[in-house]
Amino acid sequence: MDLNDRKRKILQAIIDEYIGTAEPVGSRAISKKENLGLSSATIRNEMADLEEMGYLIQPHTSAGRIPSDAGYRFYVNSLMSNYKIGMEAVSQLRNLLETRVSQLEKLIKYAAAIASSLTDYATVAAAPKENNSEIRKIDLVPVSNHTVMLIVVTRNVRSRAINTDIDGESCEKLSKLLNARLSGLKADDIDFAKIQEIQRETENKLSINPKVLIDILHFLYDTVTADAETEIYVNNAKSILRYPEYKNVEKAEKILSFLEDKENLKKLVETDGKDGIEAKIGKENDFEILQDCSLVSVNYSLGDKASGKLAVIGPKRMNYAKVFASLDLISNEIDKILGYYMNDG
Amino acid sequence: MDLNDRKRKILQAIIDEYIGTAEPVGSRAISKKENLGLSSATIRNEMADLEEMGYLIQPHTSAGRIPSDAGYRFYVNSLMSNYKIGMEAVSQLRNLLETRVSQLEKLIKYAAAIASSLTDYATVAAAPKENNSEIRKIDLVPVSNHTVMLIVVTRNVRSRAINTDIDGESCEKLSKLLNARLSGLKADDIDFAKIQEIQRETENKLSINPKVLIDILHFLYDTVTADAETEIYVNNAKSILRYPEYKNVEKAEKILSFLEDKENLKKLVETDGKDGIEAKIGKENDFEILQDCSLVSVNYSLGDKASGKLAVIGPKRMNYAKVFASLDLISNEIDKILGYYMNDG
DNA sequence: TGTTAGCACTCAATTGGCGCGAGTGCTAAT
DNA sequence: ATTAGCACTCGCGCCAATTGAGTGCTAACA
Repeated sequence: MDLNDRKRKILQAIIDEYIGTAEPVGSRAISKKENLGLSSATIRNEMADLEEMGYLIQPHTSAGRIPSDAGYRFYVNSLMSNYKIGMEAVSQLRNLLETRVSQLEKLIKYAAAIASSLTDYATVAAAPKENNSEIRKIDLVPVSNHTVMLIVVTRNVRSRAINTDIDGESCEKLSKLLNARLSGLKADDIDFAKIQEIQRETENKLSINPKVLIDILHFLYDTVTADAETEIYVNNAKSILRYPEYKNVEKAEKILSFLEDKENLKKLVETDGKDGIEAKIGKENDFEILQDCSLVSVNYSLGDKASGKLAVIGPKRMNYAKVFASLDLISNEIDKILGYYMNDG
Repeated sequence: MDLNDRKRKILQAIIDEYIGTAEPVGSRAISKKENLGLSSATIRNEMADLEEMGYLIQPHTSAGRIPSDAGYRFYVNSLMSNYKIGMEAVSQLRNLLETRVSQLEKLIKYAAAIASSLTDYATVAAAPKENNSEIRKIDLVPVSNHTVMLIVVTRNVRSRAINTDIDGESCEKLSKLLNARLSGLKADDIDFAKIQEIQRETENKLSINPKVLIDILHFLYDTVTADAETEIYVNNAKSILRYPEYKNVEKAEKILSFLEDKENLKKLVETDGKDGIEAKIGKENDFEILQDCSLVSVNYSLGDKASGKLAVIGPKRMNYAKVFASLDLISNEIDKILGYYMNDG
């Protein structure tokens, strides 16, 4: 499967050209590039070879060639050149991310936005998923006549308004009791039996309407044990429409539908173990609808504490070099920041 | 500007037909509708009149007619029939909204999703904007070595991670002091002088590293006074692609760009005073890009406490009756729920 | 033996002519 | 006041002819 140097150069030239123009590339166009002084006839022979080897495809007899999935794969693995991101962009990015770190979810949201503006492709990102982190504090704060706010602090803050009647004093007592029982535990340590135990204990010690108590404990259980609802951020989906391969409106609509459906996207950004940047080209994608696209993604994670994924979706003829460079830069920045935040000492 | 009964019926029939088919409507098509037993020739005369009066437009000589903006406006004001939403849909909606009320922002998010699924047009919604509500509680909870979580409870919960070194005990003391000074106040009552006052006081009473203290107070000030970042929810933007008027991909891309740009959308859903459902048809829209669309919106609000807007965006030939009915239903449900929640007694 | 000029061939895309049909406005009859 | 009838308009789809980009193959060349 290895190619001699000339074939590699020709394949690279073809793919570079095709990435730029989206038009099938002819032998004449390549022979004009002076860096390899070969006639179009020679190129034609080589192209025929490359086609036979599976790296190129000829849409029809009198057209030029376009890369096959295998061609792109070879390009990504061994041909593409390095892309240098401008220093101004780099420092802009650093500033932007550093001023936005006050909430981790926001960090990823901005990182995804930056990835999409650097590359001008669509991006999908999942906020870091907390795995079973420790409960630091539980609080109940009345906010209006019939409403009390339940607040659970782990590494994040989750809150939930509960529509029920309870007076301020009872709130305070109940919070204290809940903190005594639950803070320091991890979500996995809490099961329904534990909640019922607390319920019985509370009924003895405090005089709270049992119905109200059950309500609150029920919500508490939900809030603590619920998998953090994975927030998904999509940027620049519309960029899909810019590529000639999606002038076909129905195809475009299908992809846009896909990019609006959080359920699919969750699967898409489910983190597998892999580290580093990974590309899925065309048919390599698990989702049929993406089989004319490429998806380049990077996992960011910190041990078993939090993890997530940031993915760029574009046409197969995307500017891989630029996308790889951008994701590399961004994921390094994220890891730096997460590293500092997540450090429990 | 008033039309006789026959003209009204004809105009209504034309617009109804056009809304369904998106094709220019000819006289023959109308004359076939049995409810007015008129020949196509008669219809033709009436159509010529309606065109002269500005309600209809003839794209070219040998085509039928399509409604003008004025035609749609007349239709919306006085012609369109009532639309009945099925009972199952209504009760589904009620269930969905009622189980989702735990956070107000979520309520609107779901309401917008429902509006979009009922009508199958794009929707834009802004979460209710709190106006200057009372601070109920402030808390500082350490969550990792270098990080403390600042939590401010008003009618909502705002939280923010602060990357600074402070021990648990100091946290607790500082929280107590902050609550003593600030809870019960409204955001507008807090200015920078007040914060500085607290800073001086704290420096005397507590032994906290001044740099850390300044950091925390600074973030607190930001968090309390910052306008709640208006969350904007967009649903079903892709539906734009379904309408023949947007088969032109560039036009579609422009609209989708618009619907991805939060800044524009904020302006779009800025609440003006008006109550009830409002339609902006074609050129009536302030944004040039929407001049081939209609936007039907409803404000929900509760006195001066919170307000927001939910808007449906579709082609000018949208099913106004259905959209009006859906928004009416949804806004009633929202008002009911908000009314209960916001009740301070 | 590898390279290249030349040529015949293929096929998508463009162009222009033609006819169809939906729809109109006008006129004259009812 | 309504309508049947007719001439006219004009967008659209169809078809054939033309164009041109690109190929594969062959024979000549270094």
